[in-house]
This record gives sequence, C-alpha cells and structure tokens, in this order.
Amino acid sequence: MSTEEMAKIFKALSNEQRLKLFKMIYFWSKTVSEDDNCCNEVEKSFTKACECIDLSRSTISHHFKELQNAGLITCTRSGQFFSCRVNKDILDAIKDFF
Amino acid sequence: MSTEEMAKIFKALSNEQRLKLFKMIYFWSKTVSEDDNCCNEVEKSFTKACECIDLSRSTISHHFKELQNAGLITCTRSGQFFSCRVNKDILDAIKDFF
DNA sequence: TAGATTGTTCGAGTATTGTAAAACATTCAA
DNA sequence: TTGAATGTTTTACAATACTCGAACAATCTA
Repeated sequence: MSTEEMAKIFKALSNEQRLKLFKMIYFWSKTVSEDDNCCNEVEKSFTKACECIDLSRSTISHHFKELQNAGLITCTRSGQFFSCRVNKDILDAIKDFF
Repeated sequence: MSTEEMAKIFKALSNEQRLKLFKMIYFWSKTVSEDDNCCNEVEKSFTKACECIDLSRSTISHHFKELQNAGLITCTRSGQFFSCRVNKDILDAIKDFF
C-alpha cells in the first residue's frame, strides 16, 4: 500500500469522534448477540450513534462517509436504515505495516 | 490505550510528509549498514531529510516534534546532530488494537 | 395520504493544521 | 575567534477539517 493511501487511512482515524464510530462498528461485529446497547444500535440507525457520541446527524453522516472513503468500512442501505462492516483486508494491511 | 491517545497517534501519521519521515526513521533502524541513502542520513541530519522530502527545515522540525509528542519516536541530540528511534511499544499497542 | 423518522446535501462559521521565512542559539571547523 | 552549518522558535498565512442547522429526499406507519 502506498504512503499516500496509508496516510489517508490514518487521517480517517485521526479524529477522536470518528475513531469512536469506527470502534462501535468494529466491536459491534464481534458482539452481535449482546444486549441492546450503543454498539448494537449502530447497525440499525446512526441516530442512536448520535445519542452515544453527541454529534448532529449531519456530522455523523459525514464521518461515516470519511470512513467509507478511506476503505475502512462498507455500508449497505436497507430501506430507512443501513448496516456497516469493517473491511478486514485493510486492517490486515495496517498490521503488516507496523 | 484510550481512544484519545489512539486518535493522537493516528493524527501524527495522517500527514503524508510526516508519515514519510516516520518511515525513514523506521526503516533506517532496520537497515543500519546500507549505503549512504536518505534513510541513513536522517540519523545524522534532517537537513538531508529536507532534500528527500522537499520541505523547509522549520517544517521538518515541526513534524519531528509532532511525532515525538505522539510518542511514536524518541530523539536524542548529540552536538549539532541528533538521532531518533521508533518507540516499539507504541507500535505493538497499535497492532493489538487492530 | 399525512406525518414522523431517517439519512443526505449544502452553506457557513470556527478551529486546527501545514508550511515557510526570519531571527535566533548552538556547535563545529578553519 | 569567526564563519558556516544545524536545529528551534515565532509569526503569519493559506488550506483543511469539524461541526451544525436548514432544506431536502426517501421510507415507514397510522
């Protein structure tokens, strides 16, 4: 992976709020069957994410797009809601880098 | 490591030029006895780094400080020059995160 | 169908960051 | 000791980034 791409990924994770969102998605995918907490709710609606993170909907939307542009997550809409997945390939690439 | 600290590290690596510097230091420490190239020169003088990276001395100085503040590297001055080391503990912490 | 809810886009304001030049302090070498 | 080279700090400016509110589009439900 080029230095440019790498920097782009780090930039996506450099904002604390955005990193929180990323962690939500990441840990959600590891704890699917747990109680109805923030992490689980994120899959259904990021208005819930707003409640956890205290940012406006438009800002959350923007952060999600940044994470997608960096290739860290992929989101698919289903009706009103949507769901996200962490892109494991990228995580492996980062691990390899370090 | 807290989300805040993590974000700080990613921020330090989010700038392409700074990431290049970091890689110089990182790879330099792995290839000590190679030819007299950019990577090796960095240990001796970051004016050499300027030649490789095409930034002013003051900017390079600033970037080095950012990398230090994030805890990614530690630098020690010896006379006019200085030398840097990558902080392996932090790298391991990042790996653990992913 | 209406109204409520959700995500998106746009515009604007504020804050942060990246960069260089200039002036400076330190160190080395002639 | 003087001059050259190096790294630091300060200042300033341009470019980015973060955030929100408002207006919008799509979807669900009563």
